[in-house]
Amino acid sequence: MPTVTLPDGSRREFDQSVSVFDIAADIGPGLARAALAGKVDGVLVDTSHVIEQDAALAIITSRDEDALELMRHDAAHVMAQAVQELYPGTQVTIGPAIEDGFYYDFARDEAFTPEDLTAIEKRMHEIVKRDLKIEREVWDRDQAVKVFAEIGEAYKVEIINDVIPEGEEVSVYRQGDWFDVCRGPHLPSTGKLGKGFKLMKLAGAYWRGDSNNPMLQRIYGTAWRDKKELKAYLERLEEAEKRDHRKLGKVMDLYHTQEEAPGMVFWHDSGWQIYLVIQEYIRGRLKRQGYQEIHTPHIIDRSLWEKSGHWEKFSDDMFTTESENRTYAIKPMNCPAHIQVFNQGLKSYRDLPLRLAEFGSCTRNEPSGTLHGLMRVRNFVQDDAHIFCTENQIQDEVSSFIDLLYQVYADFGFGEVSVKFSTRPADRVGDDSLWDKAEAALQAVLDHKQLDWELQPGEGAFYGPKIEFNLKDCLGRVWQLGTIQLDFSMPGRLGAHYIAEDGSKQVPVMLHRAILGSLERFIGILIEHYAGSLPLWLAPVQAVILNITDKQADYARKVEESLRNKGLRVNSDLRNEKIGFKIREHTIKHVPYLLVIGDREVEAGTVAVRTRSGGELGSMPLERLAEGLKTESASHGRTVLED
RNA sequence: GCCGGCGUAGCUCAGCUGGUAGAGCGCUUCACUUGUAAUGAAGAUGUCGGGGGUUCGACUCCUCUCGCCGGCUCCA
Repeated sequence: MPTVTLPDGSRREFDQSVSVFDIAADIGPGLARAALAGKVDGVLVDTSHVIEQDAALAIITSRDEDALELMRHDAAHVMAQAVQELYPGTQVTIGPAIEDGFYYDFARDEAFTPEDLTAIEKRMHEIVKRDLKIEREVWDRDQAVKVFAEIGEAYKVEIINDVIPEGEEVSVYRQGDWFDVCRGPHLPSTGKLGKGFKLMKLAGAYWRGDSNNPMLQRIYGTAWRDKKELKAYLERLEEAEKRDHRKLGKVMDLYHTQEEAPGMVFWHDSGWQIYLVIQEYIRGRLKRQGYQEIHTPHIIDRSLWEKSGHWEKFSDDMFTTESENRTYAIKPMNCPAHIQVFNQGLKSYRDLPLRLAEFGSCTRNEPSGTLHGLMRVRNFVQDDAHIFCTENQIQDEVSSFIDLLYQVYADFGFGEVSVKFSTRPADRVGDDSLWDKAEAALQAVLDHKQLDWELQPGEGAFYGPKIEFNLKDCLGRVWQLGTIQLDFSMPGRLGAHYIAEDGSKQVPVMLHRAILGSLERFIGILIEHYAGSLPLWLAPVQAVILNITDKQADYARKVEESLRNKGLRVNSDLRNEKIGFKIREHTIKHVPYLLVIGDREVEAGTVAVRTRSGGELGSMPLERLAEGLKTESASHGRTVLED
């Protein structure tokens, strides 16, 4: 005799167990038609799910957020069915719902072609039209293994045997002739999926995410509640693509790459300006925090990397060079070099914490398939630093680093940062007791700071646990920016020590830390975040002076010189072109301010100011403009000239 | 590195089943001297990513290779 409580608080009593669908029908035929699933005491279930005891129930319709995940998962099933109908002999593996859509991994000798995607999508629409009833069945485990083995679905057999925990029931969902092992829940029928889906791309993916396993063919799709939502999503994607730093890098003439130097950047004047501004900014920040700035060699004998442990772990990814029977590695990271600087001269506990910073050039032979614009390159510069300290100083140092990091991010206009805490990996150096201590210390700071963080077990560096600070790009990809890593091992391995208060010789603790990560990647993220319209203080060209006719050329040159002398990055465009043409050109390049000079401005000793977003600020005297720009720049864009 | 796709002028791209290349923008020259997102005319664009092969003949077909793009794995 279950009593069911609905979201509005009303109760319904039934004299026997009832399905979610029955309850929906009891409420009204419209709801019965719209019902996609139920939520019983907070758990999503099929509409066929039978309620036997008192429960809270919400009927899920397409209006609910929860519906999307169901639909996406169903889209994956419908796709798998379509694929198996069209390409017999193809094995299905797994196909989950993901952000914005779904995918399914297939095992098939022949490669799918882009044309196949069209055919599959067409068949999916047919299956939706067939409106096949989706039914849940619970199978005996051995029976399930037997059936799937018989029809040649080796991957499904592996899933039943290895992935579904003993004791959990093996549920199979059937739609028409097609069935799949799946935990569910699912929609009541394929017709409920509607038309708001589209297959997006083909990709390779390793079985169970392990590169030792065979590679499967993954088909990605996107799925939404209706066609309108789908269209909106596709438009969003298009907009995001316009922000791509590789495109904007070209338009704004920031850098280029070429075949002869894969994964390396040729910075042009404009791009390098951004680079230098960022570097100067960080330099100033670190100075105020008591860091020393050093600079270490790019090429160091292999023996040092053997001692540090990097050679053993990363030699495949290191560039080397030979000379006079010695092998050198092109520096893939800075820490061993920084320890060499620390090791010069005998250190006292009074010297700690010692903070050594370097704009450290790193060169790593990243696998060819991983290179990506400025985001993943083979040669990059880290805003790197290593803090040598005592165990007692760890918390203070980590804590003030995190404060600094958030201040810096705020200056760059980044508010949303996700924090990840990564603990000991399987492949590591150092005793577990050290790891216990290191992990506890970092976690203590995180908790103390009351940061919202996510645990990544086993994702730490080989020498210590780390906190990572990540940002999402315009296409939803997550990139790592800052990091702080606690290292109890490397200083000892490389012979670092100091004399403690009691006269004993002690090994310092080392903190590896970076705020921006790689300057290259950071600039890529900045470009995408601002869609090219960098804040004034970062803009490579802050203003362009445009004359209307040749008559104003002399005055324009004077204005340019005067603004330059005030430390502003300005150019002039004195070409014999229409003013509209010049404005268009520099607007496309995202120059923050366009200064137009005609006869009126020459006469009044002013410039007419226009912003890249089309705002007309009218004419103003040079002095006032210069002052306004300086204020805007110094405030990191928090106050702008327009205000 | 692995799977799939792509590589044609400085850029964005077209080029059917093999007959040695085309558009727009940009560039050069000339005219125009212009008031807030494209003035007009004329001209030149090129080892069709690179090597090898098939063919009377290859941008087109085959093969190797390099790079780029989308994923996967990796990321000190």
